[in-house]
Amino acid sequence: MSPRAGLDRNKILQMAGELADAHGLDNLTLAGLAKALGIRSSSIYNHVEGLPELRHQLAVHALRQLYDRMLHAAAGRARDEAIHAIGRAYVEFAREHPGLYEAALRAPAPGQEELTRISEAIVKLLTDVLEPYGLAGDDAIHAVRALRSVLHGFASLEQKGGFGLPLDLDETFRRMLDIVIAGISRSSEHGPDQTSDGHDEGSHRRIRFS
Amino acid sequence: MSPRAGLDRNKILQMAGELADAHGLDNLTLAGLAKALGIRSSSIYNHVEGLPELRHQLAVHALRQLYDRMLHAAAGRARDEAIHAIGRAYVEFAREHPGLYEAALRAPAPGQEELTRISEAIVKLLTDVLEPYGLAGDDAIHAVRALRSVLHGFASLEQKGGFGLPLDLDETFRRMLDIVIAGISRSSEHGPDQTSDGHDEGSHRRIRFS
DNA sequence: TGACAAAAACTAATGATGTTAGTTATATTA
DNA sequence: TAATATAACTAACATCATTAGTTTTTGTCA
Repeated sequence: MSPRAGLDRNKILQMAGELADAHGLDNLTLAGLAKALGIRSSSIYNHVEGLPELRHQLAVHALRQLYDRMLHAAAGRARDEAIHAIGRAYVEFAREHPGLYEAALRAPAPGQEELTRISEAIVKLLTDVLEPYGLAGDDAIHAVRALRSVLHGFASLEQKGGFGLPLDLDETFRRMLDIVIAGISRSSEHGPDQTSDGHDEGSHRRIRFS
Repeated sequence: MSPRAGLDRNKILQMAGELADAHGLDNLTLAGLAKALGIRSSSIYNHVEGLPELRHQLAVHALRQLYDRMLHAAAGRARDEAIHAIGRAYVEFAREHPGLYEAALRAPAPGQEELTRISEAIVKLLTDVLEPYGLAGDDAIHAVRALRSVLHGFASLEQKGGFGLPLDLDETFRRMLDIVIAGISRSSEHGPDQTSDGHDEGSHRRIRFS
């Protein structure tokens, strides 16, 4: 029946992602994955080191997709519009791929550079989008953290069924983003402008891992 | 050595919580728990139905503690001060008890009334604290959702080590709360006052599971 | 005080899973 | 076509959750 299934790491991650989305990341097992792929579970070790490694690879796979979606959403937009588009992309990804989102946001083991790198790219994207608001130094970092907290908090609670009432969740999300945007604008208006000087294109654009 | 260890459900949950805090909820096993308690793992079934039930009980245990902390923090305070106190209590609990917090926030299986009840109590607490801001109907629900998103998003990201920079996290958290408070105040000032009428003590105080 | 009943611990066994070691079969390529 | 790399396999083991049945302890009541 299957003396060579023709699998590779990508097909395995693909199927693993589908299973995680369908049944939850916690229910993703090598045994179940192997069955879905039509092979024996020990054969998976030809492509992936083991279950922890599979979950790590899945996290990278997922975070990359999430970043891509945010990046595309931000293309050609600026300011409030860009933030809303990124936010929409974020929650849509979490809704469509609950298992992948869960994998992406699980605590990364120390020394997983790949995940760190993508995380930093996401932070840089948010930092760039916030730049027109004229935030300086620490203010920018605080703002990016706030944005990330709101995105993850909402997506995570929604995924867990934490919001019980039928009231429109998209409306909640839009308002929440508007609140954060208003707060950011306010703080950039009369806060002390500590560090930035208008045309330092090089240094103030360095990646910040908020 | 131990023909009667003198255990009960509470002592078991206590130890389970300590293990979860120390090694992560995912690494909490019946085998490890039994070893820590000095009994055989099958003996745990005299007190708890099995691993899923243990995790559920732990979630209830944890959410109850979290609620208590929030409640005590809110006592004797109002408005901004109350919100900051509740927020502080929330993140402190997540920091001190990462395993318990994780357990409390895991997706509840359908039909787990106990968890739902405590969740509703938390929502009611937040609703009450937001009441002085004069939010009406849907506005109040959106506001509570925003607050919960911020609390959980921040606590969760911090727990996962999602914030890389050394910049003071407490400062970030304070600012974030101020932003949300400002947004809530703003929306209550000129938003359409749809439903509430000043002295309907009964109906507008009913529990809302936001 | 002493027997009985409830329950808390135990032993033993089973099935699922992750993992490793060693084997076979297939595809690629020299 | 022969040789090599590799993708799959079988077999085996450790760990874990779980169930069934047994022993032991504790508390209660005659």
